[in-house]
Amino acid sequence: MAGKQTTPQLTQDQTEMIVLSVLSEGPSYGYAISKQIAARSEDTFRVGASQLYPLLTKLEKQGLVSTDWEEIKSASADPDAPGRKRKWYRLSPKGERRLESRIAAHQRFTSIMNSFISGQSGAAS
Amino acid sequence: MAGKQTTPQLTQDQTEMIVLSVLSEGPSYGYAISKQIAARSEDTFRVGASQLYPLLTKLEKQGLVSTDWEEIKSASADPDAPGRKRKWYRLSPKGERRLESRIAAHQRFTSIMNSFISGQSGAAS
DNA sequence: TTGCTATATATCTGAATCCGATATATCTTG
DNA sequence: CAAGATATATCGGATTCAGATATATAGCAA
Repeated sequence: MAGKQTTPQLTQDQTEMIVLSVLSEGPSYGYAISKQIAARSEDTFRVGASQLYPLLTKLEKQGLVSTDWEEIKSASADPDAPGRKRKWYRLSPKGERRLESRIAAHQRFTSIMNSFISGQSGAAS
Repeated sequence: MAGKQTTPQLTQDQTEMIVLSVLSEGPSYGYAISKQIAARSEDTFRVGASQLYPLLTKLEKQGLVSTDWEEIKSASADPDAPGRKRKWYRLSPKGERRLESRIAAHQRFTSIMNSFISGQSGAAS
């Protein structure tokens, strides 16, 4: 029953820009990034696990982020037990430059978009 | 061979908004709409035939546009010859409301997007 | 005339993408 | 202990993308 129809809300470039912008505020990890995007956009932007993890892997391969595994120790469990893992992503200098590039492109995009809808009621300046 | 490869792809909603906004300035037809979008965006937005015609058909089925066929008569050819056809699209009242709705959604979208990139250099107000 | 380009609508198709569902496993709370 | 939250990751059917293709007329220049 997988594969329901829903028009994509964000382009891949836009999703990448949002993820990079979240990471520009400090290191984070997949689950937190996804939750933060939903929360900060009041559920308007949703980047689920099936989009986010492949994207993060891609960013890592491109050298835009560096990664570290954290071992999450239970407060009450056996200290020798394996524990859950958390993969931290940190924006690299190359990632910062990519983010600035994406933002610049986004603003050109927005400017052109506004030129199409100028003259319509409520159009942005 | 085309040169540019960095075409920012548009979401379906964004493409629909642009097409409706072009039609809000007056009736037009497929080929002209495609050319106008490319020209007015300086080739940043490209809506080719394979995306545009299915979209226009969808808009027609949804009652957002009404259509009329025009027979283009050759200036020098036989007046009884079949001639080329041109399908005009005109924004309906329902289409106007859809456009306003799309613009409102776009502005909410832009506002949220800007909130993610605020703090970055060159971020919009 | 012939050829080339532009105009004009429309569909085909391989690749990429979307996103709910699934898989696996640990942690926390009632 | 059961249930839900946390956490990473992939699967797979449906959808979408964009170039290529198909069809046909108009106009211009060699």
